[in-house]
Amino acid sequence: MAESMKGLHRTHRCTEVSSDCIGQTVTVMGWVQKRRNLGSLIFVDLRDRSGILQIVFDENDAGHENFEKAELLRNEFVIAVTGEVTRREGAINEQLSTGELEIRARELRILSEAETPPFPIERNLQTKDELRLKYRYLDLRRPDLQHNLMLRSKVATAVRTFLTDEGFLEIETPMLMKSTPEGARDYLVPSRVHPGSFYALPQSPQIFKQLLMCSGYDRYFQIVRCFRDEDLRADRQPEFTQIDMELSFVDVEDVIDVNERLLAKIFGEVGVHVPLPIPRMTYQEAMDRYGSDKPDTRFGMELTDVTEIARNCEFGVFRSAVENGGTVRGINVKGQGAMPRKKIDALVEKAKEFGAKGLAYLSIQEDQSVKSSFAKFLSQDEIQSLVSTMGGAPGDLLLFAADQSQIVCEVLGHLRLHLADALDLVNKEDYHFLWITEFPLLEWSEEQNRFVAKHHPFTMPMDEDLDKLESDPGAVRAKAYDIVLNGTEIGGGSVRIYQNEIQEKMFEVLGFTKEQAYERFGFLLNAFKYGVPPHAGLAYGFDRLIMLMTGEDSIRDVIAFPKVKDASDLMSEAPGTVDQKQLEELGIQIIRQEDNEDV
RNA sequence: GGCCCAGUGGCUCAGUUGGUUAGAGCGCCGCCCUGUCACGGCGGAGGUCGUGGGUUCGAGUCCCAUCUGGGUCGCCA
Repeated sequence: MAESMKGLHRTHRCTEVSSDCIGQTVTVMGWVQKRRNLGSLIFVDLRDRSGILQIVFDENDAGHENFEKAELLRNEFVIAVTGEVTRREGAINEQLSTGELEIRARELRILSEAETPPFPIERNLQTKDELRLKYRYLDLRRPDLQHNLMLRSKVATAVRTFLTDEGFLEIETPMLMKSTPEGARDYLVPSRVHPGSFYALPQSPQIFKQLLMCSGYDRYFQIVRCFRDEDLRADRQPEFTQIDMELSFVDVEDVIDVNERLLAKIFGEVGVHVPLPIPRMTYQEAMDRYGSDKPDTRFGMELTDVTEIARNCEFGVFRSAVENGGTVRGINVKGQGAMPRKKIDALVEKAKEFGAKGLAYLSIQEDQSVKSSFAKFLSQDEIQSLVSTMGGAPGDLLLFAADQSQIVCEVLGHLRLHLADALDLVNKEDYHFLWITEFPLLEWSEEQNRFVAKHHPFTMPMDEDLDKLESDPGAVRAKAYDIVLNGTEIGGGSVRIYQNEIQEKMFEVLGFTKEQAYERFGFLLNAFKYGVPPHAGLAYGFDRLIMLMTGEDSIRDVIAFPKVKDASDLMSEAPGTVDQKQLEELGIQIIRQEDNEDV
């Protein structure tokens, strides 16, 4: 029997009750975390989003009727309690911020009874994700998730405050827009009024924020939902949130400056000091040294180029890789020279998963001798120079990959991360920020047999490389930058093209005719004809940012209602089928795969 | 789409080379208990071992298929 809260008013959240309140009568409301019934004394841990507060029911204070009601209490009942704040008579509980206090209940109302939940509502839950997500509304009661979402809110507020103080305006952009099938797959929304036509949900507000610059809004930001119809990962959801911004009359330095101060401010919210300026590295350097465009610089094990030593050696794998225009690079796994053969074989398998044809190893024994899969093909001098180039010392394990440069870098980059994880080389307390600059403007797509934009088609080439846009497009670097934290890309952006001639040239390189370009982006190109300021911007993956700030391994733990691997929602069971009538209104006919197979 | 991991009472798990009636802790239910906070004591309920097929005298255990969830590669301008 649910009771009314009529006449009662919550005066405090649980942990807002402090020793200053001793002697006061307060009213608290929340969920029963735990009851301990000692017979004629009942303790209840009351929980709300602020934390836990102990209530004590004694028939002498509460009276017969309230005490009998207290005997009925079970986990997750929602109750209201009025009583006096007192210092505890028994031992204090060091683990609670309210551990020296309790409320001696005078009145109890059971606002809602509750069934026993399918899993315990507690911190550090071990329950399977499947169950947690089906009962997400219960999962969200847990202190871990409540902390994450409260921090998320706090950071969003800090972002708004900071950017507003810096002269940014928060402006909303449409959720229903035109599909621009460059890049990720769009989520499509059928139009009822225009049968056969579709809106797309935004992958980002890119074009709209550039238009806002054309319209003179100068500095824009938005904490905005974006959608991409691609497969999920631990750090990827089909709908996710960006902190999106765009600035006029700026170049790379201006964007970096305001964002470094923004990062320092928001990480201050979790007690992380961000030393400014944040280090920078070019894309090329990052690939060469770490085999990644988002290097984790919390540990070493950098890639070393040994192509020159490998060039003339008798080891066929090395030599032919070099002869075919590839490279040989290695990483030095410090202190792992004694790694058993079985584990090394497992690393070779890992390398193959990452795309290598194989992995050569050389371990340096304490007596300076070497054990190696390939040393027998090398002269003593070659071994020596290989070891010294790699900075090898007795007890080290050297791993080498030989192939086309890009494959070698990616394989060793992945292997480096795998080893850091396996050998526990990373200090979890560290926060290493890094700007990656001078990204390639384009990359060749084998699938489409054309260049595609690495960032997006509105990215400005570097001034130095402008003349190569037609002659050697693959070599053009862009005024594009990513901000990387501990090996995760948390944001990225670029200076935009604002000259129609360059933009048209860019579309040409991407293989669009002028007509196609205008069909897709005509409103942007037309806008540029009426006076466009130089502009640049950046967007953060807000979920990833909060994931890193809370130390979670998945963005699901910082999103209230996330989706699972196949992009469905286990709680609401979205997506679902719809009535035939709805489909008819939209002019949509479902053609099932199985009906089609024989055709 | 490929590969890897997991699925046994409400939760987390154990379950030997295939062999009696599938166990434990927590939770849940009942009774007792005035200072507990991992409360304590006594008693109790609760399982078609994800699903379907196969091998076998016999399957939680072996084989095949499939479902669900997770990780990862492809993909993610």
